Amino acid sequence: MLRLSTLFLRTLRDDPADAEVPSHKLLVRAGYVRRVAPGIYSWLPLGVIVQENVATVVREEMNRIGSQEVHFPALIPREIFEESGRWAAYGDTLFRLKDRKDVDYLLAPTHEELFTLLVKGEYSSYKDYPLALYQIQTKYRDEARPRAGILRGREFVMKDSYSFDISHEGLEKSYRAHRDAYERIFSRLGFDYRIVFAVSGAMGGSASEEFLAPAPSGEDTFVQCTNCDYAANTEAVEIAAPQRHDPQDHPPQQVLDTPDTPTIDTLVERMRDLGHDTTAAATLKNVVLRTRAPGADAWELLVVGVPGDREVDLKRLAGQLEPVVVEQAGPEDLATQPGLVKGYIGPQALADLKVRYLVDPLVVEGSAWVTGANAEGKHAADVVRGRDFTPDGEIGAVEIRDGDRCARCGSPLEIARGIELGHVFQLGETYAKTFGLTALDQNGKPVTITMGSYGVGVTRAVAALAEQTFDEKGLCWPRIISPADVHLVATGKDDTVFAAAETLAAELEAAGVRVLFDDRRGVSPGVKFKDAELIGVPTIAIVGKGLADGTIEVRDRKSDECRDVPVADAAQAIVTAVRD
RNA sequence: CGGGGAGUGGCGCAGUGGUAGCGCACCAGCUUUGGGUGCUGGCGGUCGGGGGUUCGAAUCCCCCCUCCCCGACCA
Repeated sequence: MLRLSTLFLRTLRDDPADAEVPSHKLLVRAGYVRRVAPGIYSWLPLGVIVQENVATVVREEMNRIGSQEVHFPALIPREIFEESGRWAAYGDTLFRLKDRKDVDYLLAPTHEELFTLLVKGEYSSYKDYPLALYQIQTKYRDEARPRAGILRGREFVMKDSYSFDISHEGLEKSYRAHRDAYERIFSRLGFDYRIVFAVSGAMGGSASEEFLAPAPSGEDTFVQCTNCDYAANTEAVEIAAPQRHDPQDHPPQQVLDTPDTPTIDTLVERMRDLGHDTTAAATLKNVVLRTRAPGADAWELLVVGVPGDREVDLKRLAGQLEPVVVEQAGPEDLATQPGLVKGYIGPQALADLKVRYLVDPLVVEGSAWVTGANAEGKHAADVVRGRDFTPDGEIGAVEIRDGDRCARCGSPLEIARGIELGHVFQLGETYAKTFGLTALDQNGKPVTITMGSYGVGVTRAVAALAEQTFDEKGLCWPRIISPADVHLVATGKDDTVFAAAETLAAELEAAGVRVLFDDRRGVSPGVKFKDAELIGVPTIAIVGKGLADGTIEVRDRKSDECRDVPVADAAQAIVTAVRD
């Protein structure tokens, strides 16, 4: 039983000045956490309990799919990250330190290396697999800008797990098992969440999905269909392309004099003057970028074609091209290819110039465009894909807009913000290859192990749940992670009130109900009620005024519904409420 | 790294040159006991740091540091 008379807790009336998002304000005000340094927090007793409750659910579901708990150090010698290349690759985000002998160490931001090495040291036969391991551990990332309190810290607790399989089919199965486990975890924790497609990124895996909790304070932007269950983050999203046409179904292309029209706006205006009813959406904008493959030292030009009313989303491109680096081309890059006339670039000439050309899927086969004619002051109309030019490929390049159409069902998409709760990810052989994690197969031949990587932010889940459940009065926890089942308030100066409350508390505890008992003497009722609401335990029971009539009040924190229950029935009524 | 804002008791804030104050919290007493009760008296601060101007600096000048927000970044 937690007693407020002795609990290490001090609630605050005012929001902390440095807090912006609701979870941060409330977790501080209600005495769950205190800030120590940017992105670094201390957890007070109530916070520890809530965090532990989240961890318990995560453990149960990991164990249920046969994953086994291990624990790695956070302090790791440089060599291990040197071997994976991440001592250099991680950059400033890695916390680095030295021991007394001047040897380099790091505080682990994640543990792929250690999981891989551990398994390598123990297992060597195909008979040992499949295997799944996990840990719940503190991670360290020197974020450029920690923000939003607990939501993005430099020190945070994460459950990370890895699956090890000898075949891709095995990996698929392991991935599925983790995905299912994550669905159970987030459902049980009481989240409203979405599973969104993500890009697989640098690790070269084939599947990657994120679990996002929609919240205005979320820092991830994602796209969801207003009709079907399609959702993707903005880097991975696909949108419906327009109908294809027969490329021959258009008048022949014609070159037009369009002096001083290097931008889409000036071009549209000029076309109007020429008597054409051209909109920006009917023009084809060709943006010059440059790419560099990993290990290469030279940049290569890449031109991307998008409708003129759209911007190119570099982040989205980068996500798809990774590990190839992409950025805006500068004047010096353009200078290497005199055939590209700035402001008047058209795809008609790119093949001859041997410049790689990709189009957004919105530029469908058979579509006709007004675009550059590759000469100063010249544009061309009725330039048709499949007739007048053929791109080297398609890539989702345009900035997604609210109202774009779902690729699956054609309904409008909407853009929303979310908090990334978890990530499931087919890592593949990357780390197994780096560290030589293999197993002998039935024929005695070594096969490389294929891995999956799965993460849940435990401390972040606490804050995210606060974000999704708080109200104007304070926190409002789902029962499963609440620091207690019932917040029992004794109010009044009469000893009989406190005696009755003590009895009730003991009965509840005997019935297995977790009780937070406000047994403070000399604290006014208003203060106790406000504290109870701020702390956010789902059921509040009040022993006070009603005791004279032989009743105890039982109140639901969320709905505010309340009823008076005879003292004799109170324990049973609360047990029932709590077991709902 | 770019832009904006801010550093004054534990927390939230006021204080434009005269030697630091209010609210919350905390301690003592009285009061009050169903919505942060009221009154009285207390504890607690080298005003982010350094230098300068001045008889005198939280306040003016210079340099530095830190924090918050937006953006960039975030396997």
